[in-house]
Amino acid sequence: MENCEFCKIRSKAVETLTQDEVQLLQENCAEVDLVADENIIKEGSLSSHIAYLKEGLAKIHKKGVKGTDQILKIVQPGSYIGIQTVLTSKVHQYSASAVENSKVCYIDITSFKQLLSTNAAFAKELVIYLCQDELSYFNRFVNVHQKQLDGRMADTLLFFADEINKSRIFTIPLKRYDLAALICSTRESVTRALKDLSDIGTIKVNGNSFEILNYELLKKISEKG
DNA sequence: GCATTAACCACAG
DNA sequence: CTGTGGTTAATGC
Repeated sequence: MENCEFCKIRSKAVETLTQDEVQLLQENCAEVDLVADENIIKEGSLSSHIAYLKEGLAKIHKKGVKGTDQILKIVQPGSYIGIQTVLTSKVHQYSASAVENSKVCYIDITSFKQLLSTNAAFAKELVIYLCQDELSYFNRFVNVHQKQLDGRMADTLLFFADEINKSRIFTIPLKRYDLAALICSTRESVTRALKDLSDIGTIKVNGNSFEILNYELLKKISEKG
């Protein structure tokens, strides 16, 4: 199982590695099974490793001023977690936790740095990865700040339907208060937004199970904010 | 002023 | 933990 060479979900960056380099990676990484709610990395703790999400789903979150966490994003398999601090800080600047049972590979930071400095193609792929990541934050920033609640709720429903589950019937493994932390709102408002959306017939809600009944309308609400 | 939006609070299941 | 109702502050006609 801990075989980088035959890993089914190798990143584009790892694809660029030579046989020897893959060997180096393999010797310095460990695969770990996590159950829902377990920490992957913790804000403020030593960043001796970076994580690569292999299976499952995770949330990236950061302490806010009021003590409550803000969820920055939900990440899928194939995501690197904690690379932002590789070259600078020795301490993680944010936390990540599994929101469902997941598999994570922890890669020793020293070997990772070594690969970065010896293999330009590897470094380039990571720059591309980080740029895409940043662009997604730009989008989210604008969306979260300019859209009203129902629009933001519609956004995340579409995200889970289209990008995570690729189905109009899906579940969201987050509590209401987590959804609130994700769309910058409160749990009460999340409840009401979901109620609004189901009252007008766009979605059907049953606990954490959702079904999109009127995709076009939901899309419109998401776009108009 | 009046309406809308969403947070905050309290309480119940 | 979640849903609901009342209250309240901010913002926009």
